[in-house]
Amino acid sequence: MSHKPSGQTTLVDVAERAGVSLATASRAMNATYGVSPKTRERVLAAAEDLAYVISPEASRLAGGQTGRVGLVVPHIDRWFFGTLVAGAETALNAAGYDVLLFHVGGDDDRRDFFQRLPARRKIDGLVVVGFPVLDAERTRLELLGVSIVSAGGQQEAYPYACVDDHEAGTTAVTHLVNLGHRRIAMIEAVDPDQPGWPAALPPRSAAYHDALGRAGIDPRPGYVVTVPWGGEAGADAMAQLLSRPDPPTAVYAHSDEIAVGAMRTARRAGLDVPTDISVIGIDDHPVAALTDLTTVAQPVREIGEQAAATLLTMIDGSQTPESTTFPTRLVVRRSTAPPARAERG
Amino acid sequence: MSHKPSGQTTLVDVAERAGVSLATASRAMNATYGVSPKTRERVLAAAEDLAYVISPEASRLAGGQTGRVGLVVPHIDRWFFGTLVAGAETALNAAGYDVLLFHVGGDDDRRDFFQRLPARRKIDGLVVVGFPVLDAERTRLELLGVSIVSAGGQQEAYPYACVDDHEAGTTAVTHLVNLGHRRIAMIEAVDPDQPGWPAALPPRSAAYHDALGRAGIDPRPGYVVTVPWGGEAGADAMAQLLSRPDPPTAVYAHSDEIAVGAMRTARRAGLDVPTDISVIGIDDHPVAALTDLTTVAQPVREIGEQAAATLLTMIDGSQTPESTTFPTRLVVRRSTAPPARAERG
DNA sequence: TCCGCTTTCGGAAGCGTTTCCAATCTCAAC
DNA sequence: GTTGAGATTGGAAACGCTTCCGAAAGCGGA
Repeated sequence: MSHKPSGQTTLVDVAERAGVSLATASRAMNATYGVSPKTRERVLAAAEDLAYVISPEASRLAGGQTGRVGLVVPHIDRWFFGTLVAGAETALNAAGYDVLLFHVGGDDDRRDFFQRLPARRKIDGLVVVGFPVLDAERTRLELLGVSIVSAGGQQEAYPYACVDDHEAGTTAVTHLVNLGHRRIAMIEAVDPDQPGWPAALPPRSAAYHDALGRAGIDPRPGYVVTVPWGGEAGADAMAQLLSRPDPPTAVYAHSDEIAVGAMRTARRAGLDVPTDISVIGIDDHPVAALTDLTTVAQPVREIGEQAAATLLTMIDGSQTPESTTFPTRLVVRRSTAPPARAERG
Repeated sequence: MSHKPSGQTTLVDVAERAGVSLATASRAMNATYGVSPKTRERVLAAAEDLAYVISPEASRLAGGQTGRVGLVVPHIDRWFFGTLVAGAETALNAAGYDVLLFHVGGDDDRRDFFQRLPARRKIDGLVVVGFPVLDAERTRLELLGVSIVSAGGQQEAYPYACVDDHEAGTTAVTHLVNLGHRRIAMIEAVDPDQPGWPAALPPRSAAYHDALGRAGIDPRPGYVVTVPWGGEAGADAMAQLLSRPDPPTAVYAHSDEIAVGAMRTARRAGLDVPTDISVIGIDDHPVAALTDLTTVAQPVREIGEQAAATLLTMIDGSQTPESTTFPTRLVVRRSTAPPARAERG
């Protein structure tokens, strides 16, 4: 017995009005096959007249799929994630899927998400946005029993869409090297909320060491400072770097936010960017353009779209999913320049 | 007949294992009432053993509510919206609701959203994030038949959570006036994607005129420039302002992004901020801290949380919903200062 | 005109819950 | 030892849809 009668018009009403059976009405609304065009039209018209809206719950109960895809995101309030989500949402929406958002900001949220698995039985697929999944978490995710893709981070465990972080880092550092810098420091970011990062971000760090090595530049102790993600931390890191007896002439930051923070510190210290010190970031965050920051751009929105597209092919099982790696692009602005003469060599 | 048998364990299995009827099992899983504690425990244990997960579809079909709340957001990739969403998501999640994300970036998306109403029958409530709803759209929204709240924008049509934009603007402009400025310009933002803005943002603009009037400062022609939302536009606007014969000594921007763009233009033009020209924004976007921008902060995250909380009270119908207006706060940094002597008066 | 094949359609089962209602049980008070 | 009120339980209908299966209808060819 219905207890909260929806009062909505149901498919039965539509069928009745169209003078057909419930079964036929259903077929007419969905498949194009098994119903005569004439009948189909009649049903559609009836549905239109009655402003009929299918009940997803009932449809799904009977049918199987949920028509929903989950997006797990840490820090939806950050540009990178928001943009990725926007891209994914667009693609998913176009394919008729609804998007269920799971925000796993802090450590607790995250643990809770993987432990409780609130997404269970609610989605047909999952996009893990921008963070590496630990092995233990992966095991839990299997319980969802749905396809999974990773967006914005290489992740061998799942098909992915992302950029090559090592390449991006190499581009950045090499730009500095080509400009003539030899005293190049790195501000390395870790996300304290992401247990996986420390082990997973290295590409951006490895690129630094590799590029310097290739250029025949010996690593200087103290030239790598590790900070939690964020602009303020970048500012602090720069302060540390500048207080050295041999301050760098160029700084490679793992992200634009960090780089902008670093520039603030440099300026407050009376240094001119890029005359006295060059700074380069990664991402091409909108703030980079506004602060004339040279950076390595990655097509975040497209990554999101591609991740969604990949997931869709997995869901309908038509093709074997393929991971995609997008190219990055050096965007030279006004935060990098050759080192001052005195500093060279 | 089931065609895609889920293979999942159902409540029937649980009931069987616990040695009770389906009805009792259901009661045990939900209400605390109508089942003996002993039985209840047995059922819970059985569920645990079988790793049972309720089927939301079935539950909702039979029960009524969907357990989902929709979030309609333009520009999820922008800090303001992302942060608001993060706040709302947190509150909703805590209350056991899932979040369905609807991204209505462009004009097309928006029209589509209100026309097709993809949220129909999928949610128990809706949060409209950060944009005014047109009358025609409001009519459509009624078809959803669910509670609606507005977050981040006063909107008499629905209960809301936001700040008083007029007050925020007043705070900003008054700060400039108190510093001694008389040649104060405004960069006014409109969102080309939001048909409602032009008519709805005025509080931030009205505040400018009111505050100047109160200070006995006559409006100068050309001191108000209107641009589409965004940093680059802010930069252009500033260029326009600086090319005047009587350039302003202070600029009030509708948002921090615009303000940052404006500062870039000023600096490129060889002006020092704040010595030569003061700039103030609104929002306290993270970039403001990184660029030493003075601004008027609004508690975006809390607004999101409050909006969600309000919606929840509407959904359970326990209380009459109350709108909330949050206070704003002047954050003085290094982009504002008294005008240079020569410019005064 | 009749046959057999294809297409279109209707009946009905089943998806996994919730809740109504009535049956059963418990237990204290008579 | 009864009786009745209240607590606990089970049976069964209903939620709105999809799809299986077989019946009816339409069609060309012999």
